[in-house]
Amino acid sequence: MLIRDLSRAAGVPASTIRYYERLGLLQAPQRSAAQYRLYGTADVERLRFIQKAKRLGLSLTEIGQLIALRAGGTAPCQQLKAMVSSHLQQLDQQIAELQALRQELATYHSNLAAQLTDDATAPTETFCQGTICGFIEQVSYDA
Amino acid sequence: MLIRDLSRAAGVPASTIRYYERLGLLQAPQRSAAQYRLYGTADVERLRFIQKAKRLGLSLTEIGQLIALRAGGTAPCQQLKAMVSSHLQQLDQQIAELQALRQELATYHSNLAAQLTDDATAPTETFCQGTICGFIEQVSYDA
DNA sequence: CTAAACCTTGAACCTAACTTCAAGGTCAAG
DNA sequence: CTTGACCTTGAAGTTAGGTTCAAGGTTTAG
Repeated sequence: MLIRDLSRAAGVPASTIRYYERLGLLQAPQRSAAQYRLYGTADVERLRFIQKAKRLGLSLTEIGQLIALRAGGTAPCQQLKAMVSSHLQQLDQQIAELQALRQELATYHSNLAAQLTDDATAPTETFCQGTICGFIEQVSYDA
Repeated sequence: MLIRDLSRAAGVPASTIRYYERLGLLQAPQRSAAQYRLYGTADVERLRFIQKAKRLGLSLTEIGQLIALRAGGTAPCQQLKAMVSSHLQQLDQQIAELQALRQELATYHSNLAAQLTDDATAPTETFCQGTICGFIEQVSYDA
């Protein structure tokens, strides 16, 4: 299988396949007489593995660690559990932050919409009082 | 005011101040005889404006657009409203995606936790059946 | 037999918002 | 009068996950 076939089979660009090989996520494949990379079905599996692990939010570095563990003869599931647990925490924090921002932004937008008409020719100057924009200058600075 | 004073007054590193100047977010300041940048209180205001706009989730590029509008004599509030509106939409989508992933990851983690004990010496091999890790290889590929 | 469509490599480029570095000038304290 | 803390510039490095490019070799269809 040439790199384009692997690319099609796994839905990953050839450039990305070569990139993964450089990162050590894929083994260096066999070569044809003309130095073309030759792949087998195990490589399709490996690429799919990487795609799935990415879907779980794992970084390429983390995926590399799992692969390395397995290559060293250890089942990487305990490690995986720790990674997933850590990602869950990060996700919770990130969601909380985004929701807080969303809430703030929504209030802010209502405020803006109530004071500004959609008419582009309206005298917004009356409302936008500030050095650059009073609506921004009202924003609190901390947090 | 020297750059370090502005830096302290606004809580922004001197390197970032020079960076903002290059981006056009801050006007080129006056210079001392030795070419040191000299700032006034308006620059403190401007930097605080930038910090506040960043708090609203605006990019430096967007902030630059607002500043440019004001410099051109137009109140940038309508533009701001559009930016905030667009960011709200993006935020909603991002939150929805993260929540879906969180849900999936939580289920996945329960599954993992139920089958793996915390005992590092446990025979995880029994459970982790797969080329690299059966738990990952079960993950669905699409979406 | 030639032109298109591949393949190879290493290096450079991309985003965003900075930070760091190198090499040099300035200024205040002791 | 020197040491150390600052200032200047332009360029390069950072992160992550790739993509694009240049220059060259190969393979295949017509």
